[in-house]
Amino acid sequence: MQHPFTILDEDDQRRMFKRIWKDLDLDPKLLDPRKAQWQISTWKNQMVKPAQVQPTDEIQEVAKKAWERYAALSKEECVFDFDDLLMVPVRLMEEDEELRKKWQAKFPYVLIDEYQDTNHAQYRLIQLLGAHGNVCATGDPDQAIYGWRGADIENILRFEQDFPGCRTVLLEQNYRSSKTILRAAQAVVENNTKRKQKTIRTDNPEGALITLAAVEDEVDESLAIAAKIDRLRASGRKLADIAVFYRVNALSRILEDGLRRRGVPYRIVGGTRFYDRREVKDVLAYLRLLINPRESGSFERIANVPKRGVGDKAVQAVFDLAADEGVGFHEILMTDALIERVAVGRSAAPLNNLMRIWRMLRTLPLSNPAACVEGVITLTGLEEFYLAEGEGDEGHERVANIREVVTAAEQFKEGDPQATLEHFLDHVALVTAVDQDRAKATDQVTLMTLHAAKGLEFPVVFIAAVEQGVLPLERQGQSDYEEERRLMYVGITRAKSELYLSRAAVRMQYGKTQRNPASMFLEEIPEDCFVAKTSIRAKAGGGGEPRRATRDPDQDGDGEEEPKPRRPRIDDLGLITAAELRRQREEREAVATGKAWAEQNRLGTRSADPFRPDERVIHSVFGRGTVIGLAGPEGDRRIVIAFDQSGQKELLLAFCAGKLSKEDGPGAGGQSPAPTSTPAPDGEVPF
DNA sequence: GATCCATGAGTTTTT
DNA sequence: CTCATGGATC
Repeated sequence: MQHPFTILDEDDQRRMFKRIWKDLDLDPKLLDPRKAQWQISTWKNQMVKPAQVQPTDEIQEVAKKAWERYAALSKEECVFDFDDLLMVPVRLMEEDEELRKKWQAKFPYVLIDEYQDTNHAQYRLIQLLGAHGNVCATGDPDQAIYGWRGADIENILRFEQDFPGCRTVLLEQNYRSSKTILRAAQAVVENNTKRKQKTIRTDNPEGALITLAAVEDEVDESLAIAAKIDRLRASGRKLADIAVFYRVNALSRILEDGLRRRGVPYRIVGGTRFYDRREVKDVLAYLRLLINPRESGSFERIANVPKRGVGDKAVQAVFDLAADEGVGFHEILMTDALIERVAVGRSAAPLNNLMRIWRMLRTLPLSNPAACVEGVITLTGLEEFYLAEGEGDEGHERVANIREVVTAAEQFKEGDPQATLEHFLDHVALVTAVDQDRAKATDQVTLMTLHAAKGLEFPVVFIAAVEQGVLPLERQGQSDYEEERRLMYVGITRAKSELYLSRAAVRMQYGKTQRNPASMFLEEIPEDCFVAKTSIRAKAGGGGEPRRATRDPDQDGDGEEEPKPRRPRIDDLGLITAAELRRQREEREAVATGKAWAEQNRLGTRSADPFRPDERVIHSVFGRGTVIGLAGPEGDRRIVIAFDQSGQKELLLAFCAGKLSKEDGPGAGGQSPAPTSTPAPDGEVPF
């Protein structure tokens, strides 16, 4: 109980499960360790015990076995995963009356926000802590978006029974959004069948109409969003007032590309979190071992980082000896007699090396987190390792990131002078940086998933990829449309005054190009909520307005049945062949990048650059071409060339050495295909 | 033991 | 497309 524990994140868990599969000789094909991980997490959230699991098939039997092993290891190594942090206290309080009373007395009043997203373990916790009845919960069933991780919407619907005599206050007045935005949101969510009826109203003005941009592909979409944001900025809008939402993290990359090309500063909330980065986790693993030397996962992680010749064999030998002697790896490294038994043969020197480092690390002052981080970095030589290992900027970036951990530790200590290394580690495991202030301070656009957007608000909101398959998300044709609809609802209602929706007819997903029809949710928004002009192809396609879009020309017979009600009708882009599409896309991209690069050139060209814009060059692979521009930081410097034959390409300058040279004969300066294209007039910009 | 390459598998949302 | 794994080679 007094022994310090460390917190396992999903990645650490995966490591542990992999080891379990190895130790127990389980078949990953029969049951994928990750699937088991998910199943076990579900069980824990339902407050089930391993003993209560009645396996119905072989797979469940394996899962149960793995769980038992996982639980045993967790206990042995003093580690808790996220589910434990909830489940264990609940169980303790349920079983121990004294403990329960103590905590109930400690919290005479209980306030719960986002009640609709509580799962069963949280529900039980609330029943325990709120037994005195002084409970105030707020929530909105229409915003329940965590069903997939066990949140039970019934919890909030049952509140009046759970706390009889409670007073229910309906918060139907909205102070955030314009009438138009609320009307759209309400119209969408009303399509849910499992719903408690309520109507929100506002005294706010009608506000601006919603804009829907239907574009060709995801590149266009990102450029359109970036361009619109740029114009909003030009008209005086603060970037910190703007957010871009998307359904899946993978979409952030293309959106980032668009913003970067436009030079629009942004920050991403969530995604690969800082503390999830490999190099940061390496440092943290050392630190965690200082607090909890029993943790095998962290030992496994750092045994050979930086590379010191301790491979799988040596690690396994340490574990084996530890098991034989009934001790942890720590005792082995600290005891001469033990280390001598395992440090033999080829791994002798590396293991002795590790031992020396470990013994030095043990002397670090645990009361000073920053000194510990600093100590780990210098004593292990991690910086040199990353610099040598990474290509280009990668090494520097890694070093910068681990330096950032030192800073984080310092700041943490400033906030709480009593803080120890243990406190700091708890902090980094649990805290997610939702620092609104930072966006405000530096004026950046905020990018995040719809889930991360919950509870926030922005004057201007973009929702990208409002497409069937993405939002609502479909996996193997499966989807929970009601929850996806609530997600859409959450997204829409984050906007205070301006809302921009966009979709692409064609999107590259998982390396495959896919046609996505418009989202069914677009159909559900009343037509008069939208600005009329919505499609980049409206003028070509004839039907100016996508909501009354022309149908696929291949199917004639106008009087035929409308498609099934679930099928979206908005699709004015279904008439291009793949080849034509590709050609158009390249053309547009050339224009777009040309423009963006031309802008950067004014600031961007450096005296060190070997090539100038408009210069004629020859590339060993792509042939002759004209330089459009250069950009990017040192080490990641890129050059854009419009090749006569193979079109426009963006190349990493560092990789051009020996392949790219100036075209010598000045006589060849004939036709210069530099796309000094004029920017599209406003009317043709999708937003 | 490290490194490189080929192959295969799996792709949501988060504390 | 990206990541992880397995095998061959140094």
